[in-house]
Formats: sequence, structure tokens, C-alpha cells
Amino acid sequence: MAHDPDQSSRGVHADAHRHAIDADAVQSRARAYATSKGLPFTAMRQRVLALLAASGKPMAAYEIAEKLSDARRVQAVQVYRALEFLQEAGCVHRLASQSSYFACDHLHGNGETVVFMVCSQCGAVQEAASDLVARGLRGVAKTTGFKPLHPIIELEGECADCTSEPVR
Amino acid sequence: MAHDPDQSSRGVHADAHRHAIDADAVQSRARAYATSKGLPFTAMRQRVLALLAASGKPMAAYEIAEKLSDARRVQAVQVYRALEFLQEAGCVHRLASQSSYFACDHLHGNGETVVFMVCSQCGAVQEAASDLVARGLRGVAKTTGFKPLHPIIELEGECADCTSEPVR
DNA sequence: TCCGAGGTGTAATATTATGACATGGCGCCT
DNA sequence: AGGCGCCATGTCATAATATTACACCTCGGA
Ligand SMILES: [Zn+2]
Ligand SMILES: [Zn+2]
Ligand SMILES: [Zn+2]
Ligand SMILES: [Zn+2]
Repeated sequence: MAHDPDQSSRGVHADAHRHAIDADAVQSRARAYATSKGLPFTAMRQRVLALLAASGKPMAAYEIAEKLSDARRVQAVQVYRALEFLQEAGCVHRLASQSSYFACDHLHGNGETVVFMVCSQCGAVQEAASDLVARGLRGVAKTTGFKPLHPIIELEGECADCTSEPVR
Repeated sequence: MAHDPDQSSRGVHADAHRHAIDADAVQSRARAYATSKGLPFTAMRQRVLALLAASGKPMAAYEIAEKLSDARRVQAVQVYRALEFLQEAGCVHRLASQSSYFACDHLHGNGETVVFMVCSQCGAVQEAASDLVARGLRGVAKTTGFKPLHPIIELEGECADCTSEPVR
């Protein structure tokens, strides 16, 4: 079953095509994961997640480090460590095509096959699970005797907002 | 329709699970592309392509530069330039999940949707086109009003050879 | 109290990729 | 032949992304 496409959010103009994430929800999911693993949901982890959730768009690790730096300089390695935790918690994904990271407010069940749709105009990412894609992947794998473990599916293109409201 | 899986090569031990590419075929495709664009198929481009074809596995750009270096040092930037040409020619693909490059001996028609299956044991990559995956992607895109341009589909897992012949 | 697991802060380094610029070959026009 | 434009090359430099190493800290259990 796919996520709700959430098509209703078009028309919001807080910031050009910005689709910020429900920060509370994603944060509580991270906290739950931490608890379940007996690990702390530390300040650094919270700060990185909060920034990504507020941004609503993918950010590079060094960009995150930059934004989080105030009096103290936050080093990239600290960001990478937080990102690793958050990815394991399922709250953050990495875009392989851009080496960037974004917050996710979906709850991905076990073997769900998720497609990341990346807008080349505004940079926004939408996620959708597709059972058809999943079956297609299992199909090609079976044909070649390949045992699939983890798929990476990214679709570059143009989102609905940018199609209707050119370049900007 | 999928490519020939070439499963018969199991048991060959020239080099663990090596599936080298038909160098002549891929080279002539590159040459044809060059001609069609009025560009030269230069020595550097030939050397990079030949190395990738012979290797049969993905290589990092710096690894290629390393292998091609003899008396003269081949700089990474030269390799990237050659790779750019070869990717446009459709002879080489980039694996986003590993930032590595591999030769391809298939002829991908227009909008073919190709899945890269990457073995995490031996590193080999198999390609297969899937119409079902393509339809799935068009489906999720349509649902969200997204206009898909270029898909990146990589499947990490274990190839048939490595499944039958454990770890090694 | 001691110990160990995990987190932090910091420096250093590795890996991947691009920018800038002078040079050289090679067609093409005059 | 001479000049010109285009593209590739060689070389240096730098940007951008990611990991390793290590000393220190803190918390919680034996
Ligand atoms: Zn997600
Ligand atoms: Zn957009
Ligand atoms: Zn291919
Ligand atoms: Zn394998």
C-alpha cells in the first residue's frame, strides 16, 4: 500500500514549494527507536533531525554542519554520526544521486519499496511506496538468480508545483 | 526482455566471478557515437573504456587513473572527462550507491528502464530492463503529479554465483 | 568504586569531483 | 600557406564528500 500522496498541500505558499515535515512526529519516532535500542536521543541527533525536518528539503552534510554552527563549530564528522543514527532510525534518508540527506515522516513497514521523486527545479523530494515496482524488482532479480536485499530508487524529474509554476 | 544472465559461467575460476564485457562490441558502439557527434574517439577514451571492459566490475575514477598510469601519471580529471564522454555514449554507467563506473555492453533503447543489480559479495553488476518497474514508476509519478525524467534504480544484494559459493 | 559502552570534540586524512588555464592538434576558410 | 575555432590534453589547484584516530566524558551496572 502506498503512502498518502498528500496532494492537498499544493497551494501553500509559506516558502516556494516548501513541504516541511511534522517535526514532532518524526522526533518521537526517533526517540522511540533510541529507547528500543537502549541508546540516547542526544542533543546533536535532535538538532540535526530538527534542522532537516524544518528545511523540508535535502541538505548536504557540510551544509547541516554549517547551519548548526554557532559559537562552537559543528564538525562534519559529528553530523555524519548523527545522520547514521537517524538513518537507522528510519527518520532520515540519503539521496545517492546527490549525496544529500532529508527527513522522512513516513513509517516504512518491513520490506516496503519506496521511490524518491526528486524535483530538479526546486529540489523537493516526495516519497511513494510502490508495490508494482517492488514486484518488478523481484521479477528481474529472480530471472537472474539475484537475491535482492536493499533497493535504491530515485526518480529525477519535475514536481507538480514546478510544472505548473515554471522556473521561478 | 532481460539480458542473458550468463549463468553458465559458474565454475570458471579465472578470477572469482569475473564477467568481462565484449570489449570490441562496446568499443565500436563508442566509436559510432563519436562519429555521429563529430567527436574523436581519442586514446584516453579508448584506454578508460578498455580497462573497464576488461575489469568487468565497477571501478572508482581514481582507481582507473591509478591503473592507467605508467611513466606518465594519469590525473583523475582526465579520467572524469573520458567517463563523461563514455556515459553520454551509453557505454559506461555510474553506480550512484558507490560512486563507481562500469562498462555496459547492452544497447539501451530510448526510454528503457534499467535495473542495476550489485552484488555486495563480489561487486559484480548485472543489468536488466524491466517494463514492470517502468510502469510502477510511471504509476507513482502520475499519482503525485510528478513528471519523471531519469530513474536511478540500484538493487544491492547477492548474485547467483555468490549465493551458491558462499563468502569465499 | 571500578569498569565498559557509547557519545563528544578535535585533528587529520581519505575519497570523490570540478575549475582554471596554457598548450597542441586538426579541420576549415581565405 | 596562414589564421581561426573547436576540441582534447596536461597540469595545478581546489572544492565537496566521507572516514579514521584518539583523548576525554558520562552514565549505569557489577
Ligand atoms: Zn521515508
Ligand atoms: Zn519542484
Ligand atoms: Zn547498460
Ligand atoms: Zn557475487
